[in-house]
Formats: sequence, structure tokens, C-alpha cells
Amino acid sequence: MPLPREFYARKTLTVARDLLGRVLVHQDGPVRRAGVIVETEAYVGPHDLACHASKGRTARTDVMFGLPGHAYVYLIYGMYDCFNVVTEREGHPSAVLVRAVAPIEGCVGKTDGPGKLCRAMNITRALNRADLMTSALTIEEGTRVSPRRIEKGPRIGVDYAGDWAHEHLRFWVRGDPHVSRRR
DNA sequence: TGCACGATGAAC
DNA sequence: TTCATCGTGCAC
Repeated sequence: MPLPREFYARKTLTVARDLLGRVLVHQDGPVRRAGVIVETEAYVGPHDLACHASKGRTARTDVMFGLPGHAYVYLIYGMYDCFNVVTEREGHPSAVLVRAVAPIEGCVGKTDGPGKLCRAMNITRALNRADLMTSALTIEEGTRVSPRRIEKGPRIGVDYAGDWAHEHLRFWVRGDPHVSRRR
């Protein structure tokens, strides 16, 4: 069963933490690809200079202004896809980037980074705007991670975002080997 | 119409 | 530390 839309219709920070331990599932034709989410980042709104929606509502960022629980998949550096889930209320652009999963089934190659997990689970821009309630891409309940096992720190690769680069909006499961290693 | 620059990963 | 590679947003 997919997590309900109300799960995503909360503060982005809350959703980012609560997504740890949940299971990302891509029903890729006959193949089921799944992994436990172990690392996330929150992009909290138009005032967040690291959030793509801080540029305004464009063809690319439009989905973030819509209903929560939809996929925002974009191309980064000309070669990698990154998977996000839209959060909060319609009209408020925000999302959670899933940075790493622990593979369960159907994953090809490593999953310890946002580009890598998309490649391993065959998540591409074809799934941009997909509704996680009704499409081949979904997130299931999984197992909640105890707050004492959750660590947080600054987001990766957003040094351009001024003060927002220092905010602790990245969350991961302490000690999990599938968390991305970069700093 | 052109151009600088990434929410990265992998090689050196 | 460098580079592959291209869509996006913004300057002209």
C-alpha cells in the first residue's frame, strides 16, 4: 500500500525525516525494483535559495507547485536523473530529494547517491509528475526509523545558496553503509 | 539565439 | 582535482 497523500501534505522537514526507513518501489513493467530510503534532503520553499522553485514557477518547477505526493524527476549535469517527492500544500513549492536507498530487489548497481539510485531503479524523467498514489512509482510504509538513529547535517552541493547552504536539511540513518559519502 | 552553470559520479 | 554532457534560465 502506498503511503497516503496526507503523509506528504506536511512540513517538508517532517516528511524528509519520516521518509527514512520507507520503501521506494518502482514497478518497472514485470520487474519490481525496491529499496529502503536511508538518506534525504529537504527543499523547503521558494525562499530556500537551494530549491529549484526559488527561480519561480517554470516548466521545470511547475510540478512542485502542485499536489503533494507527486514525483519531481529532473536531469542534473546533463547525465543523471534525481528523484524528489513534492510536499506540503498545493501552491507551496517544496520537495524532498531522495539521496540514497538500501537495495531490496531489482536494483542494478549501487544506490548510494541520488543519480546512482535512479540509474539502479530505472527512474527517469519519464516518471516526472507521476502520482505516487496511482502510478508505477510509489513509496510504501516500510519501518519507521527511531529518531535516535537519525543524523542530520548540511545539504550536498548547494554552496551557491548563501546562508541556506549551512542549514541542516539533510537527514540520514546513522551508520548505514548505503548513505552517500560526500561532504 | 547564445551561454554559463549545476541538488553528480567516476576516473586520475 | 578534473571532466563528461545537456537542459534550464537568463542575458543579449
